[in-house]
Amino acid sequence: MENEIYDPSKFERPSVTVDVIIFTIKDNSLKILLIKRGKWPFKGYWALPGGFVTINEPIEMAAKRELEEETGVKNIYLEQLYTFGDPDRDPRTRVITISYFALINSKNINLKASTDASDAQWFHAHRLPKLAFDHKKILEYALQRLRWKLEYTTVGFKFLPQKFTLGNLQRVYEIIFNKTFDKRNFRKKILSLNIVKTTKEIASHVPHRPSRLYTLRKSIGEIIKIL
Amino acid sequence: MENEIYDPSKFERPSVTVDVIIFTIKDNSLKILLIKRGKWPFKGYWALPGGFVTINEPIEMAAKRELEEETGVKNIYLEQLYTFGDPDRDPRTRVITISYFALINSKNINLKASTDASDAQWFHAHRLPKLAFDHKKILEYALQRLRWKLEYTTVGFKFLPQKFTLGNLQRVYEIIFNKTFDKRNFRKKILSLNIVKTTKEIASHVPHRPSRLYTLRKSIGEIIKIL
DNA sequence: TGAATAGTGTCTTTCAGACAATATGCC
DNA sequence: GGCATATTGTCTGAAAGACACTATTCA
Repeated sequence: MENEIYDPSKFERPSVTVDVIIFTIKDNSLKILLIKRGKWPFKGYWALPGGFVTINEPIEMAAKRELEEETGVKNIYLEQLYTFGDPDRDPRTRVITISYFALINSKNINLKASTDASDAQWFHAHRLPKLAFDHKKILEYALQRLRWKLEYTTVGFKFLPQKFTLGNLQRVYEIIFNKTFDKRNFRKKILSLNIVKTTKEIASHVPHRPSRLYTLRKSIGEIIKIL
Repeated sequence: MENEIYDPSKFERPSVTVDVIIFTIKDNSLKILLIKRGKWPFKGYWALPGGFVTINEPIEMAAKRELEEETGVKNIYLEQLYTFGDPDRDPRTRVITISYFALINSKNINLKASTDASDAQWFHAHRLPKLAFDHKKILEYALQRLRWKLEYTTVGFKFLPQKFTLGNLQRVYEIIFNKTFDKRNFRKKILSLNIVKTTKEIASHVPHRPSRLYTLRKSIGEIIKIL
């Protein structure tokens, strides 16, 4: 590139797509949104939502577009994951895909807004059907990254509403790490990190003692050891 | 992508390149290899080594190719960093670039093997000239990642020869974090992590008391808190 | 009053960090 | 013997982890 006169027609170009791994927590488990393919290749298989990056569109905007089409929601946490580009990952042509992952509070989702329910479905993150393309590999990478991010940043709070209880938060961590934490130690740690602010509100209409509500204080990007 | 009949000619495709940030440690500082551009755009500016991903080539292979062309060395540690694709980052056409970073022991480098020395030069990582394209942004991202990787993995050992002293290792960390560590605490930590193996060899022909040599025990990818 | 979760404190162990004196090979 | 780096241990403070009982709301 550096030492040649540039002539775009000289090079056959790959296609570029984005694929989005949309995580949420629902029914006490980590869920991933998949779309059933209606066409060749991998017709009938489940796949990550994705699509082409158009010629004048920032990559992240393409990912956002897919995300909004499938969930009906804007302003979702979105982060670039990794770029996969094995020459034979798509039987149609050379396709390089830039993967993103998104975290969303399931209360906010409005699936029907855009997609026929039979085509889009939430799957338990650890009980997935056969996936199209190399999407299994992409998902495994995303799961690794998700665990790391929960351990070292506050992105895990994206699974929660703006006001949440420490019990809610602990459940998020327990689901994703698939183990239990001691309630006293968990609270001690979260409170000592100074990442949450107590509100004056108390949850109500729960069939047990209600809990105080908290909000997140820290900014989301920051690296801060949580666990 | 999922719901349309595929017709490659329907979409105007971006060009896809790789750019490689090659780090080494030389003369007690962290260095980055840059190439002087001889053509428009950014003629005369310094830029990261990079080039097009050809149509049947795995992305990482393109990065390896650039790396070997510039350093004359194979089997260098190489890791995908991030994909940059702002529509106007290259004035010629839409170019999406997948960046990689490489760590290499400076003893292994053979710059002259491939490139005219006036075109390729090592720069102090914190005293860079004006860079072409968005390469400054890419480099800043790479520096962040490098620091993180040294803190949480054993990639830092890639700056060292296979057999090294604990003093060598400490110097790598001191250069990249730009601070000094207590020698006793540093050794205590490295040895307690069980990531190095002592050899029976002793460095020799140094103008002071020679040190025992160590080799790395752990695999490189693994996440393990070092500092 | 029973069900279900909220809320709270202490002890022990482990790890991080501060700190300085002696040893050795080479010239 | 002088130079330059190697090698080694203790103490202190902070944080992690184990552990169990009482409180509160609602049905």
